[in-house]
Amino acid sequence: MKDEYPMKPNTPETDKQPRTRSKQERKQQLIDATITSIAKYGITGTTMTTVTGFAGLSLGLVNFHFESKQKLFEETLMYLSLEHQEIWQRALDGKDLSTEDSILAIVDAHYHPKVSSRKKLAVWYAFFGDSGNRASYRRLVDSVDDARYDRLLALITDLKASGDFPHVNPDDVTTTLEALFDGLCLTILMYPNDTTRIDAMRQIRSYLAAVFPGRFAPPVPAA
Amino acid sequence: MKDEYPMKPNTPETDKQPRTRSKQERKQQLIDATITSIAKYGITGTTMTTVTGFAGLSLGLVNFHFESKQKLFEETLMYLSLEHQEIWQRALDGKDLSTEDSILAIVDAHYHPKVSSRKKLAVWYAFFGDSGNRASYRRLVDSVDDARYDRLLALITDLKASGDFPHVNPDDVTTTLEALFDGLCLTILMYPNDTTRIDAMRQIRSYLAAVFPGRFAPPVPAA
Amino acid sequence: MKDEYPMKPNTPETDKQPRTRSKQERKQQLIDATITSIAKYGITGTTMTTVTGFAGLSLGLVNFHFESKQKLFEETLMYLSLEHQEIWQRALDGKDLSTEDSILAIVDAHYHPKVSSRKKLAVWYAFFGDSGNRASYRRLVDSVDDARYDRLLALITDLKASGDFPHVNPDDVTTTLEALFDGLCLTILMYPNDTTRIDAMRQIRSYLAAVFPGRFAPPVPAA
Amino acid sequence: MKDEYPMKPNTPETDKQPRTRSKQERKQQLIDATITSIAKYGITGTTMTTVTGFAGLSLGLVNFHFESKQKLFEETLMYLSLEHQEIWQRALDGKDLSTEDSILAIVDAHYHPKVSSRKKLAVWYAFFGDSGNRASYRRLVDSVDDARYDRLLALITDLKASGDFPHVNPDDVTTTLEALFDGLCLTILMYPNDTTRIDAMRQIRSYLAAVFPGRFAPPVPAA
DNA sequence: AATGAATGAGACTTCATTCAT
DNA sequence: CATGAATGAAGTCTCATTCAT
Repeated sequence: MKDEYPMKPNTPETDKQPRTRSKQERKQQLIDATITSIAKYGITGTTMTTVTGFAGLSLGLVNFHFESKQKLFEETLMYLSLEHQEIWQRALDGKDLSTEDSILAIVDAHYHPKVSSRKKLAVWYAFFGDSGNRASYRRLVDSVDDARYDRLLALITDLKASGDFPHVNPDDVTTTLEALFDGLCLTILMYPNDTTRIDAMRQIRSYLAAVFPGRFAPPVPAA
Repeated sequence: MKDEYPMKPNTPETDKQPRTRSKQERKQQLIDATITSIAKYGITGTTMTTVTGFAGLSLGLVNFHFESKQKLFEETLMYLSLEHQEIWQRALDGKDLSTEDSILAIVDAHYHPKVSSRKKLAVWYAFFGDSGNRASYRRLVDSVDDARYDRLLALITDLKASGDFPHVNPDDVTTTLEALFDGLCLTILMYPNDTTRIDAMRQIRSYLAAVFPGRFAPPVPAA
Repeated sequence: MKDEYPMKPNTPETDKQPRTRSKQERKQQLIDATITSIAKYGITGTTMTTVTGFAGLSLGLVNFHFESKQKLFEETLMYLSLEHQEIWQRALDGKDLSTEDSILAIVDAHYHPKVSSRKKLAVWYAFFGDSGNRASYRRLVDSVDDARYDRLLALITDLKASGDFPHVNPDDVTTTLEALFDGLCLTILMYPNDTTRIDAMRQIRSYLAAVFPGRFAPPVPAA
Repeated sequence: MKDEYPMKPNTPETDKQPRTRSKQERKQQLIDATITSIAKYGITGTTMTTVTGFAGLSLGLVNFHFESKQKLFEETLMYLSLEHQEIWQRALDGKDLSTEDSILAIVDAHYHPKVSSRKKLAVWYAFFGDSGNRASYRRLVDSVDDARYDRLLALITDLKASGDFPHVNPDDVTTTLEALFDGLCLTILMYPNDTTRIDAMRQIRSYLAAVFPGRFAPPVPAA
């Protein structure tokens, strides 16, 4: 589980706004530590002590920078959500891709190492498994999720319009794709030995090839 | 969240072993209450107090009947797992179904009202979202999950053999189906207004129709 | 720790007052179990469950026969106290012993197997180690203790009067003897491998020989 | 039960490590409170609430400074053991005492006000009366006890060698002395009105005078 | 009389939050 | 800004006692 996020060393940073800059760094440090802790211990086992322990900071800092544990969790989730969004948006914007490639860009963003590492996935599912707070968590990421859904739906609709796919219902395909995204992430999380993010991308291509024959090359089966 | 509560079969059960039967009933009562509580408050928010509160029993009883909260949770998960297994096994056994119908029976068992009610789904994802204990929970349901996977794989393999589906990789299709099961369950849980268990069954049929053209009727699109 | 108290089998006992008799037997059974439990688990670890478990009886019986745990403990202590008393009194009464032999009879009663088994000692010291209740426990055994002290003091006084022991203060010797009784019992309890009840008796004889030279034979040193 | 409370030496301690020192002080405060509580309520009646109550601190602090109640108890016992050891070692070391005076120094250390106050004695016997944990408690103080036993044995052996005491068995005398230490402590604890620590010291001198005539002056009988 | 499931007070422990330093 | 000792509410678990059977 060697993961990204180098735990920025607190270099002096002589110049601009050292105060604010440092504050932001501290918060990021704590968010990273939260991700690490939830991935390892779950939400149940994540305490202020585990978080600050991973961050190498003092216990009292969380309540200083985030007001409460709840807020820390919310900002952590937002961070994950925006990180994902940034990845697929950057892959699409100003790239002038074909419809097919655009769809694949969204697919691949889901399985970008930064997004679908087991650590990150563990955190996603930890949050959404937490019934008591699911509604409030969902509210946080809803707009980001909707934006992605809409973008994907538009692409699928375009694709259908561009060819002869009378049986394709764009809404259904989009929903199925989103379900596959989630389902395969869960599979990666639960059976990491059987399924990797590479497998996941391949299987989604398989699905697309079956739905849009001729538009996506059926991937070569894995060994 | 109007959900099934009964559980206690109101079979007459003339008289034998009133004590033992009562003990089993109490345990079931507590498991039901645990499901209700986790669905409502999450694992984080589920305490001995909420569980016994829902069950209408006294606080100390959980430790009397299960030994610890951990054990209660484990037995609750086992109960869900076996309940699901019983449904798909009963749908298949001794029914002499075609391969296609057998596959659909497994599909539909996932979306049986007893299994894919939001309440039950909330509990499933609560357990598997809990990173700290995921490994031990998985161990509990592994054999049941494997049995289902193997059965489904065998059916897909048969189906491929029975026709001309050169591009179909049975392992991939099975994995994709399982991922779709999970992904659509998650969708039902998270967006109950957009997706119901009926939608889920329809979308899986869509997928099957795309993979095995001619063998599964493409479902009529929803309104 | 093979100990006395055969756990009287509940023989039918056809004849006289089977009710009352049986009741007394049940109480004794529970007292024996209490001794066993305290010896093994301490007062802290002795619960209604451990007691009834050792007795092979049902949980509810203690509160039926003794009113409360406190009462059970008190009756257990009384039982030990009276058992000890019976032994030394029986050894003295109507035996027409010399003063020296009478003293030794009291000494030996302390180290009678029934009294100074580690099991029994553990219970004695458990009770008297329990500060919170020491006063009330002491009240229970005070009269028995006083009777023994007085008897011993009278014997020591007689012995002093019968010879030339100007330095002997009977009160001090009696107190020292009682302290030695207790101290050696504690030694047996704590270091059973180093000191046995036989050693204890020998050491007390040593002490008596030093205080009353010529009246008690200095014991042969142990190997 | 007016007993010594201070413990906190009021040494100036200019300024260094205020945090650490404070931490050590808190632990001592809690150990003192534990002694007070066990003396008053026994082990059974000593709870986190009574301990922190006596210490005037908040409930959660015990688990912060000691990890568990068990650990608190162990450190409390160690504290008593080391306190005693320090007293007799300080009385002997570098004092160039005669053999007789060395023996008496060890005797008197047992009845030093800091050691044989009823409060402290109550705690000693509470710990050793607790059968369930006796073995583990003993392990904690074993080395300290052994050191004292060995020292005393050496002194008795020297004394015997320095004169004509053919009947004296140094091992037995040492064991008897240790038993007397314990037995008289118990007497002080149980019958404080009849026996004080001064009486105890006198009686031990009596015993020594009887065993080593000419070497220890027979004490003048108390009024 | 006897049983043992049920009750609930109270124990130990955890941990988010506060705040003096 | 940062620290980490301190607080105390709340959680899990134990167990003496009760009581329907």
